[in-house]
Amino acid sequence: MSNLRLRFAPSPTGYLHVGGARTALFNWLLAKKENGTFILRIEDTDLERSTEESVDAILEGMKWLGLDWDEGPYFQSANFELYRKYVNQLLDEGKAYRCYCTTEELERKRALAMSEGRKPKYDGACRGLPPQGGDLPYVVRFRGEEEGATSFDDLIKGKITFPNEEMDDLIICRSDGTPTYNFCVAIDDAAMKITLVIRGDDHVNNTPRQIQIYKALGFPVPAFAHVPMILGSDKTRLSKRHGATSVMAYRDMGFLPEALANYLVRLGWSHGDDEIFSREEMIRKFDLKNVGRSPSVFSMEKLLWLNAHYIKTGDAERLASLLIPFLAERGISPDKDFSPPIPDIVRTLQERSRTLVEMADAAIFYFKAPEIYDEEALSKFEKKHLLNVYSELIGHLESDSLFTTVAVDLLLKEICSAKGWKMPQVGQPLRIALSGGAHAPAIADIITTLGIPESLRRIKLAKEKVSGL
RNA sequence: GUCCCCUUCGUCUAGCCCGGCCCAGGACACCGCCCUUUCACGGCGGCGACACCGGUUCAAAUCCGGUAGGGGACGCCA
Repeated sequence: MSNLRLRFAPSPTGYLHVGGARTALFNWLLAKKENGTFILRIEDTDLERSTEESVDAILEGMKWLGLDWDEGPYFQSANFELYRKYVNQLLDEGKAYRCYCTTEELERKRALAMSEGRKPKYDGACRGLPPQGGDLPYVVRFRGEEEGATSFDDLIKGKITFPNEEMDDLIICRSDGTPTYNFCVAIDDAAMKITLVIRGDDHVNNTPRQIQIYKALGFPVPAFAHVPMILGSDKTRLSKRHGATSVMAYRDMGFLPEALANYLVRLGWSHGDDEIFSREEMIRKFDLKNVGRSPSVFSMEKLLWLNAHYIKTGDAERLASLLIPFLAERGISPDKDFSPPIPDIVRTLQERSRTLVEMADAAIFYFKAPEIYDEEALSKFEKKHLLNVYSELIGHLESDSLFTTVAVDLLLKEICSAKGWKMPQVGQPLRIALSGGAHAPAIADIITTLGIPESLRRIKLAKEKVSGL
């Protein structure tokens, strides 16, 4: 185990979204690569908005993506005493002070400052005040430095410097006694001996404040790496407006976890011209050096392409088990209904499905013989020709033994040359009889997957229906 | 408004640190052709970008300055 200690610290106020998932992935990847420790910490200091369902949803999302953690999950809500202790320490040392300003007052001042074109920062009204007696409600503010600058070397963005005068005295403890985010992260990251903080871009502005807190408390300052955010197609922060943002929603849309992970790792990071990364390659090749500095737009199209790739190259048995819930959604239960082996079905559909949803839709005909036929497809042939083709095939299927796709293909070719038909003249009518439509896997695949008896039954059925037209 | 960050094809990006190999490479999408028993897969080809303006230099996507545009932060949220 190396000394590298990383953490992913989501707040449980919703599901795991793709942005968070990518941050988690980057942390996880680096931990694996450097043989470090990956810690999961739930930032639930906001008791109002944190929920248990969100915690479960986040854990579920991480597990689905295969991001396991070495320590945790830790909950900040379990550390309130520790934070309290440090608040008091800072108070005693004069590095923090009580502020008696009311929310309304503060809001008024902020609005005024904004309207006058000034920076809406706290004016330090209570900075010099001695502690007030009685039970006047108060918050505790960190006494920030007024002069100089605070800077750090971001591993992704390079050196970033903030003038100290830009930062106001932030609240570290609310009037109800609970600590706030910026204070807790610093304490926890220090307590957990985090050596590198990889997090979203939106935290850049918090970093100098946190650094000041580390220093005030005498803690070593970790290294930072801020990952640019993920945008929607209109280049604004990705949100539900742009479509699904929840990791689990992607599972439900039929995406494979390896596809999402592969997509996410390439969003903002690259390794030359490589596009496809196995888990191992990702771990081996990932590095912060090649993480870009600019935000990136989420592209469903590319995700779809990757998913298609993983479906195409995936193990049929595994895909079959993943497909079952999607079949169930379509009212198909392979145990009860007529069903060819699912892996066989999957094999015929792997090259033509981008998602498990598409695959499930395309698989329906295997379980249910068509009740209606695609009229447009059918109308391309004369009724007489259709009946001829069906009769011809029924004859052969009843007498020949055909166990392989090669044998079926051969039969079709023989029929063509014997009757003087072109391949499409035989293939299409047959496809319609077997699947109901014009879009389906190869005829030979359908017949061998369906089995001769079922194929025969469907062709006879089609012949009956067509002759009744 | 103030501060911080960002800017290569429509999108993800390579190249930028260490100027010439870049009249900029790959991928997704799109278009065309080929393959073909449908739909797909696949193969081949095409379209398409260094935000802008100056400077340095024999030479700039690469270095410097400025402008414009975009994003983020500015909360008793995280």
